[in-house]
Amino acid sequence: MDLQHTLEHTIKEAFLSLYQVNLPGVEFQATRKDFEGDVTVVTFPMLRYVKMNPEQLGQDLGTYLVAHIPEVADFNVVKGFLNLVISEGFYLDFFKSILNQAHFGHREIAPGTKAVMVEYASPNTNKPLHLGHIRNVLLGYSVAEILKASGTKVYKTQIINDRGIHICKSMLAWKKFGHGETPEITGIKGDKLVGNYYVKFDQEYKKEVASLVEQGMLESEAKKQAPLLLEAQLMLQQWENGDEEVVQLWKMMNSWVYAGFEVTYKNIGVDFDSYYYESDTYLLGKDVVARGLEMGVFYKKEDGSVWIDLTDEGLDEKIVLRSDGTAVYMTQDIGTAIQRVKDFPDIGGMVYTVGNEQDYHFKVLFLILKKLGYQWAENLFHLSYGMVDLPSGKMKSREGTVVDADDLISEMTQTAARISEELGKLDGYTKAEKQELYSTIGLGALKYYILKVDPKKRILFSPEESVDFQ
RNA sequence: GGUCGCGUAGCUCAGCUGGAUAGAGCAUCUGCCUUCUAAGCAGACGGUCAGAGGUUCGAAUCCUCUCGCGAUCACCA
Repeated sequence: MDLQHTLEHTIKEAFLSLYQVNLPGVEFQATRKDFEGDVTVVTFPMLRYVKMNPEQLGQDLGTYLVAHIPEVADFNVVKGFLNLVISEGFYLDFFKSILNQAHFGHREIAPGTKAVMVEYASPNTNKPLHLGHIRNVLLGYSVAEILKASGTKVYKTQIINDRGIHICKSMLAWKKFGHGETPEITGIKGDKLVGNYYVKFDQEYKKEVASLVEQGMLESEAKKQAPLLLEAQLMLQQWENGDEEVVQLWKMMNSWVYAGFEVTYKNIGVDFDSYYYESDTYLLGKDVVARGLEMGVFYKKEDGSVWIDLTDEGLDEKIVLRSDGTAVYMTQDIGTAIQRVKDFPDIGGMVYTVGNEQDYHFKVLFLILKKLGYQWAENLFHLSYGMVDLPSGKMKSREGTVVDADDLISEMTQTAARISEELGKLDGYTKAEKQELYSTIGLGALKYYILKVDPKKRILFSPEESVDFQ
């Protein structure tokens, strides 16, 4: 029994014997530094049960506690606050017991407890990681490590968005304008190289739209009719049909990107236990929708599309299957969640680290999974975080207005090096030792800068002011 | 327009399930260097907790409304 329970128990006992009153609960708080004592009992709420002034009540209780609990050495009363002085012996024993624990600060995983899967990163394979991803990754990884330290088994995972029209855009641009460039030939990091072609696509596409508009087409129409876009859409169809050439190109360019991502993750200092690829999961979930239809969780409209009605929960109706029978984002996420529990049967809950623009999506997803009757659906958490914006507005990869993750990390290291050099504090160290310290300091500053902010709040990152090294 | 989130010192942010005088860092100001770099040390200044009501013995914290900022309301992901 710890001290707080002993105190609570004894205070209730005191109420019975002194005033013949049954006290439902006791409120404790740490004593403020400017007052003498260690633990404070707030007596204000007790005045409801005994009609007396708070000072007198404090005196009565303090006297009783000192007489009955050896760890309580002394007390004083300030208004409705009873400050208790705890004996030094108690703290000595307390710290000894902590030091005696085999895994200080890292609890053993209790047998039979459920695991938690934590998802973070979730990048697209058409562009390099940026500052927004850094926030995502740091939040998700931190939560995973905190869960681990608290004695929970954790699976760190990510879902990689490796298919779709945006992927085809960079593929098409490489095919048309790339002249066979590879990371090996150019010396450019794979994810950067692919990202360059994503930008290239957008530039060429905009040119096409402009020229169509010049020829008299409406802008909205030109955006749909630009040859590059039509070609990208065709490529997506070919990919879905398993066209060998397209699939080959897709595999090659994605492998460049993965190699690049690995370097970035390693530099940030995060890792994963498993990977999920959207190309594997994007068709999942349809069978679950069929089952949900039978269960009456979903309903079908005349056109064949399948919906869920969440108006009772204060939400809207949401589509879970298109009228042509194909999956939407929601279908896929339902299927992926279920698949994960199949892959790791000890999962008892999941944490999704995803930006707050998807708050509604996850609210709906979790509700659907609950309605489908999955036990683990009770323990789903959307670790939602605010966007990282620049003074100029949102970061946009297509327009090149992003703070690149690799660039930022190396800048941080350089700044750490510059400051340390100026101070001359590392004069006795070897070059390798210095380099390691610089990256530790630089990365530490970056991590603190990001993690100190409430995840819910958006961060305005101003490159000029940059990260505070203080 | 509906829904969700945010609004605390000049700036960047803490403030846990309501508790005592709202806290840090940076910036500013005042003292400290003939020897381990002053990007240091010691101190000071700085707040209508967006605004107005309400609940409570007690509100930055809970409730309602208003204002400002952001997100979201697709057979996109």
